[in-house]
Amino acid sequence: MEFNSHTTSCLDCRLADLCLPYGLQINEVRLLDEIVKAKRPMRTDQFLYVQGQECQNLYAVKSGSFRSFITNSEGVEQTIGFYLPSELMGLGSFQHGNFTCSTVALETGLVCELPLSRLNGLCAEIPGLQLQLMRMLSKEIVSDHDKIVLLGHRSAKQKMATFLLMLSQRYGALGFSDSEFNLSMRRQDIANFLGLTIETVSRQFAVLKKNGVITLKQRSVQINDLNLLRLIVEP
Amino acid sequence: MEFNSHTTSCLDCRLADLCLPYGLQINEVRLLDEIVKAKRPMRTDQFLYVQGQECQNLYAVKSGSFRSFITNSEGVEQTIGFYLPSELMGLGSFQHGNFTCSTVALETGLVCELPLSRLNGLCAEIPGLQLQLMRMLSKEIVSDHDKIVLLGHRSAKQKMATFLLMLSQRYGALGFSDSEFNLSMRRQDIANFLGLTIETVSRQFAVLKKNGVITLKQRSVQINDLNLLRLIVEP
DNA sequence: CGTAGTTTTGATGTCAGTCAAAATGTGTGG
DNA sequence: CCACACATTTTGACTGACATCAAAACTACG
Repeated sequence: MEFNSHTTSCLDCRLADLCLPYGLQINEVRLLDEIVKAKRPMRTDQFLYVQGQECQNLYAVKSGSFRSFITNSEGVEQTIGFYLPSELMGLGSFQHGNFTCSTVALETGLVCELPLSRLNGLCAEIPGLQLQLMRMLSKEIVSDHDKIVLLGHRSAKQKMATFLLMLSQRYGALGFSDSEFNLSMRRQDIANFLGLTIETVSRQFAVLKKNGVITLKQRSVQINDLNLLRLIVEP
Repeated sequence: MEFNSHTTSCLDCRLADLCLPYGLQINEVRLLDEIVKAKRPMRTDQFLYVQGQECQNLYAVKSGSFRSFITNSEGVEQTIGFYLPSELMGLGSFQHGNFTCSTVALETGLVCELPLSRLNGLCAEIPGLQLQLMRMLSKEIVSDHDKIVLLGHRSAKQKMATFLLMLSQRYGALGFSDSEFNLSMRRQDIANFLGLTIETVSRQFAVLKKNGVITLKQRSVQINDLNLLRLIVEP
């Protein structure tokens, strides 16, 4: 999941076309790269930011994966989503300037820090950047809508199938295999995200294995029949 | 729910501070108002836009209320949310230029049409407008996250209480009563939104009535004890 | 007043949650 | 490298909340 070394810039990042630089001219990308403060290294279970904290940066995933969750007043967590390379984190904090969820690393990885103070100014200078940032906010909205559909009215089996298909599609878009990947999150995280219990997640995985739809060993999944998985979601 | 006549501009719209004009100077609001194409009147069950359609405008609710939903390949609908005055609709369509959901009027009302072609140009000219548009996109993201929490792992009773509290809070923010309002959506819409059946919605309403938490007659709700409602959500 | 649509109420069934325990995996220090 | 402790995952038996099916009550509108 490591794309570039610690020192590479937006100019030669292979994720550029999926990230903020998309559609910009080279000199514009250079300006953007100048404000990217650091490629911060993250280790497993390390917090990138905590709900309520003042938000001074947006974050882009360079490598690794992350989990975002909301904690209610009783301390109960609800996982909001998982972030993969090229995706922006913290987009819900524009509204009031504070993070509305917490985000934690699921494995070692790198994030690009984008200081909001400088990003806003740059957007005014580069219309293409403003447009692309809006596209990425819009993408987050569409993705959240998909999650609402996912949680709305589906059986445990359908939720599990949809979850695997969502990951498959996103890994595919990144240029990885869409049929073979590692689950960087624990069963507990999957269950919490889908509104299920770990027992149900485990049982549904067992059924999918038994039917030959997937091969699963620990955290490595192989999807043997993508169409069968799609058929579970929409029969 | 009717705030202004058909002809009023952003300059004297009482929703201005909750909508795009927030934070702008008077001459900037004037520029924004010039690009607002029309205050389109809508009647009950009329579609504002349909999923898949090319998106050429954003829409702001001036009066009335709306329901957005996603239709899957089998024609099954999932309601994504309800929109009240001052809220922007169609924000998920920036990404690819097409509407990602359909939106229909729940009652007669008015919407302000914002042509994307001219809005983008104006954002480049007015940094405050760009910022406010981003804030509103961010607000939609936060609101969607709340919906994910709502659907994630809650009982029917908790979902119903949360639903009422969400409406209460939004009506309150608009300057209306937060304890007495009309449900512009049918039971069917509430059920579909919450991932429940109409029977369960009806039964849960009955329980809340019996406990004296709410008074309900047709579509008019009165919340007798807001704290009790909050206690149902977080005991 | 009658018909169609919506909402409420009742009886029954089922899927996923809960509780409990076994199995497997992970890490640490001797 | 093994032994032990601890965390995570899997499996099993039972329970309960919500869905489903069915019908009655209410509402709206011509």
